[in-house]
Amino acid sequence: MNISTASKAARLPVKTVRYYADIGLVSAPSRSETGYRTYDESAVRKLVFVRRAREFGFSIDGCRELLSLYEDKHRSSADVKRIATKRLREIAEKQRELQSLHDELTHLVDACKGDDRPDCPIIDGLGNRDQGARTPSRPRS
Amino acid sequence: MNISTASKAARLPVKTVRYYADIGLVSAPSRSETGYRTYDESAVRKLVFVRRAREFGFSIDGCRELLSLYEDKHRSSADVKRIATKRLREIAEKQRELQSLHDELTHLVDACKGDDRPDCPIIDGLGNRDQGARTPSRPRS
DNA sequence: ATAAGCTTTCCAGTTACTGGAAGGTCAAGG
DNA sequence: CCTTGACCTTCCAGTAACTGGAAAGCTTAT
Repeated sequence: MNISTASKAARLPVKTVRYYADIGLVSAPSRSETGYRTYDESAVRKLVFVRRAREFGFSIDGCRELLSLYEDKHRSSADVKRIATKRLREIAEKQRELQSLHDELTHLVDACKGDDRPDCPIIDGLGNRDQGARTPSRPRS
Repeated sequence: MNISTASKAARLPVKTVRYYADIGLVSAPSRSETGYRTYDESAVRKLVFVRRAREFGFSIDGCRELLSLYEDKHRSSADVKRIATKRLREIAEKQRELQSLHDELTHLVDACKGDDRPDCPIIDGLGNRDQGARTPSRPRS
């Protein structure tokens, strides 16, 4: 099948499929006489695999690693679990960051009256709540 | 003060401070006779402001918007609140995404024995369960 | 005078694509 | 046979927000 058929089957943009071939992540198994990339079921499965892994936030290099395990019939599930667990820890870390971000910004937004006056706790919170710069305390009118 | 002093005061890398000047986000107020960027307290405050806003996940363009409000003595806090609230919604959305990612991957990892055998629910889950995203009926053997 | 340590500009690379131009190919219709 | 339109190819450029490094000029201390 041609690239657009494969891209539809894998639910990836054509450009992306071509890109994955360019970087040697998932290559087209063969080319037609006129140079068209020709994909088969197996290649489509790999594309789907990569799309799913990307949706899980694995980097291209992470996908490369996972894919080599995917293609290796002798791989141990321990290898895969190790990689997935690492990714899981990264996700949890990101969640913690987002949570504190959310809390801080919520606090700022809640403290803001949202009226027409220039006095704004969000602006103050972003700019002045930093001891590193040792900014002189600005007189509040 | 020279750029390295300002960068330390704002706790940003020198390269980043120069970059912010290049893109017209926070320019050096003046140059020395020999072309050195010269910063003052006000510029450092803006740099701190931008660093904090970036830490909150605002894009450069978001920072630009916020900074113009920061510098505008007549801005209303309503404008700032609107932007911050929008950002807050984005954070919440990202949190939901991460949560479902975390749940799904946790499920996969939990189902994986992590032994030396090639049978691996994570690999299967990434590659073959493509419809499963909206079809929660997994045949449990 | 020279060395260390600043500074400048400019160019390239990063991640994972995406858009677009210029041109070749294929199937259908007239 | 010719054209039209949809496909395909390669290559170049751009995105976001920096980061690294080269080559060269400036400053300060010894």
